[in-house]
Amino acid sequence: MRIVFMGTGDIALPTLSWLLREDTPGQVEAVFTQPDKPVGRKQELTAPAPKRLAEAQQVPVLQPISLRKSLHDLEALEAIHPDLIIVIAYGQILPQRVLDCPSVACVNLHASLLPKYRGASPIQAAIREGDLITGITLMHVVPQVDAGPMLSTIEIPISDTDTGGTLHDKLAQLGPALLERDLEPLAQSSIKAIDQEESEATYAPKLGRDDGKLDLHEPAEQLERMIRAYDPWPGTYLDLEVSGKTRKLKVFPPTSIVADSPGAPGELGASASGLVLACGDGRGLLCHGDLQFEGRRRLPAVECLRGLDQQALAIRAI
RNA sequence: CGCGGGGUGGAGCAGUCUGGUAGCUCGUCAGGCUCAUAACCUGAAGGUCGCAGGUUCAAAUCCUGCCUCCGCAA
Repeated sequence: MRIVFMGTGDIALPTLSWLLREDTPGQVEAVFTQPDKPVGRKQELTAPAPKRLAEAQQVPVLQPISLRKSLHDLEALEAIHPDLIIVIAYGQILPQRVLDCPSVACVNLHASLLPKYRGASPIQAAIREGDLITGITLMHVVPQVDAGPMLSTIEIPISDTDTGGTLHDKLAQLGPALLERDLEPLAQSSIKAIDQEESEATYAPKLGRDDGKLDLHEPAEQLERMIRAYDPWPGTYLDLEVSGKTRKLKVFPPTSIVADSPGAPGELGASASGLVLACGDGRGLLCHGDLQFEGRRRLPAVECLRGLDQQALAIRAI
């Protein structure tokens, strides 16, 4: 079976790695991934992780800017004559011509239990909403994002210490497990696809830094989950008013909910073990993980607070 | 030339604008108090103020160049 793999994000790595093994059904004929992009303060051109993995195994890599617009790349894909296209965190919406290309199917692995959390941030959404379980879903690709008929799923529990990062890694490992179980049946078209219940669909759009701003009018529980969900991306922060200036303070997990609130929502206090935020429900959120002021180094909360109490103490979140 | 903030005893910071004996919160060490302690009290050690030039009677502080850490943007 001739397989074309399309993926850009790190979450695709374990699955690609599995597909590249000798003892798995099918042969990866090509890897499609997004073009190299400038990254970091120095804007160094960086290759997506799947590209490096594929190149290491002499698998052809194609990096079209857009499959919707580039006829040349479409033809290159069709020339491969794939039986199966497997898409994970590719980052492009595929045109119908790509979906029609393989003889068996064009399928996508998505990091949620569809139809919940369609879109680019399903992992963060599941933690943020307080779900107890999540998983990955294998489904057909259709023109609407993440809306295709579902083929199979694997579920896992979300623990109360999971962060976006830890859950991401766990879900990434499920890719190989699911394919191990379902790739053969899929190739033989012996899996019956189930349509998604449209009325239950929710969306988890791509997150940016601004989405990580903590609103202390929200209840402590909500904030605790958001801080876990958004670590390491996009991170969470407070805008603080320190000595009349606005400074951004990044907050890293873990945090825990405490009964004593340092004051009205938005006010801050220091305790022996960290920074306490007064939340909207009258409770406090103790930040005992790391804190980081903009322009400063990331530090354990207790150390970060040391330099703070000598500044004028009118500190509150805005 | 993308924008911006830092580098001050072991840690985190103030002091820099308005040059003039280096300060705070901790940590460390010694002693005291205590049934006891991460609590409290007393004392001590520990700093070429990122590097290199320049200005000045005098530079952490002003000027120039460099190294380096970080926030935003991508």
